[in-house]
Amino acid sequence: MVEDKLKIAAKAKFMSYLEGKKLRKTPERFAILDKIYSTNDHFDIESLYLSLEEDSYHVSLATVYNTIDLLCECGLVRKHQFGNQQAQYEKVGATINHHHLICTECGKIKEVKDPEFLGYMNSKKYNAFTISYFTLYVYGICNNCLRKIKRSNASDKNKISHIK
Amino acid sequence: MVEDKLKIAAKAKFMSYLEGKKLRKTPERFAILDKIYSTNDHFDIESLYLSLEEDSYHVSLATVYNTIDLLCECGLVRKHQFGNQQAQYEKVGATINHHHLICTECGKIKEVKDPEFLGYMNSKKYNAFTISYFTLYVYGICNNCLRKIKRSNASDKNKISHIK
DNA sequence: TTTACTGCAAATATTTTGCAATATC
DNA sequence: GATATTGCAAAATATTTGCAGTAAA
Repeated sequence: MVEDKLKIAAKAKFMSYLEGKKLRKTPERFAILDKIYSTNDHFDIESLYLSLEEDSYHVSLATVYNTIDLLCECGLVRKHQFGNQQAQYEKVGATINHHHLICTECGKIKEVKDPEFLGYMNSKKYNAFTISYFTLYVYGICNNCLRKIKRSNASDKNKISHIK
Repeated sequence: MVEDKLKIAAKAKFMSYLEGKKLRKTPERFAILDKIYSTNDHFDIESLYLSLEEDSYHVSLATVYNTIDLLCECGLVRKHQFGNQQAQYEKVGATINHHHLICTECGKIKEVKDPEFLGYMNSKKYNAFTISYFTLYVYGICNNCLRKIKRSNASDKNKISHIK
């Protein structure tokens, strides 16, 4: 399975990162990495914590925060803050070349693959700055919400024309 | 002055937004808008609040939060969450076509104008989604930090070769 | 006059920190 | 055995909420 290969590669990368920094390879750290690389969705700390609890694997919240930081630092996990309070995370893997469509009405986030964009960005250079990665957030209104808005506008108009 | 024109236009837009939504035109709301459109930098709620206090203009934090929300909704202010806890904001104005270079070492944020990018993005369409705007965050390492890292790597090497 | 808005303080939510116990190296 | 890491609880931080008083329409 492609999934498994990715996970194995991630573990290897994490391992050599920890070794390089002379940090310890605790079971908690690898359990968290494993969990993250077993799902495809965005997640927040709370839901990651709960999903580990569901597997009867207990780690403290502090450890989840600590481990996520390490994973972000070594490039295995990406942090997002889409506008709400809690940070969202996602594994860095096959879907590296995608951006996020964020509906400003309902807050839903949709991922969109766009390999062309990656090519476009790779040609870019910035003064006095070495790029490691980038994230594009596209804000707008999803069709679902657009329909709702149109409907409510229409009924507003009816109301007004009635009053007049 | 270009600056003043932008501010006047912003006030007019806010006014008609408030009227359209049947919200009240309170002095607090316009004082906050005025303050925001008098500066060019990113800011957070706390610093906006303090900068109003410095002018001996007191508004409660709750009102600042409330007003910023309105300004975001009507497209006069943009909210960013660059990875730290508190949200950053910026006025939407002349510099609409820029992105943000974020140094993952020191956290400093640099704005970069890139009109070409705007053109590229305007040609983009996404399924079942109506774009209102987008933000590109470019993460990497600024030259300042790069130099520091290189220096410390070099001294690490020296240390090791000494020990050996 | 009506009721939306403000200010304040308390509540909530998220993340960070201190410290004793534990487990890795 | 030395010390980095964990878990827990408390602290810190950022934002939201409830409510009584005030002011815009």
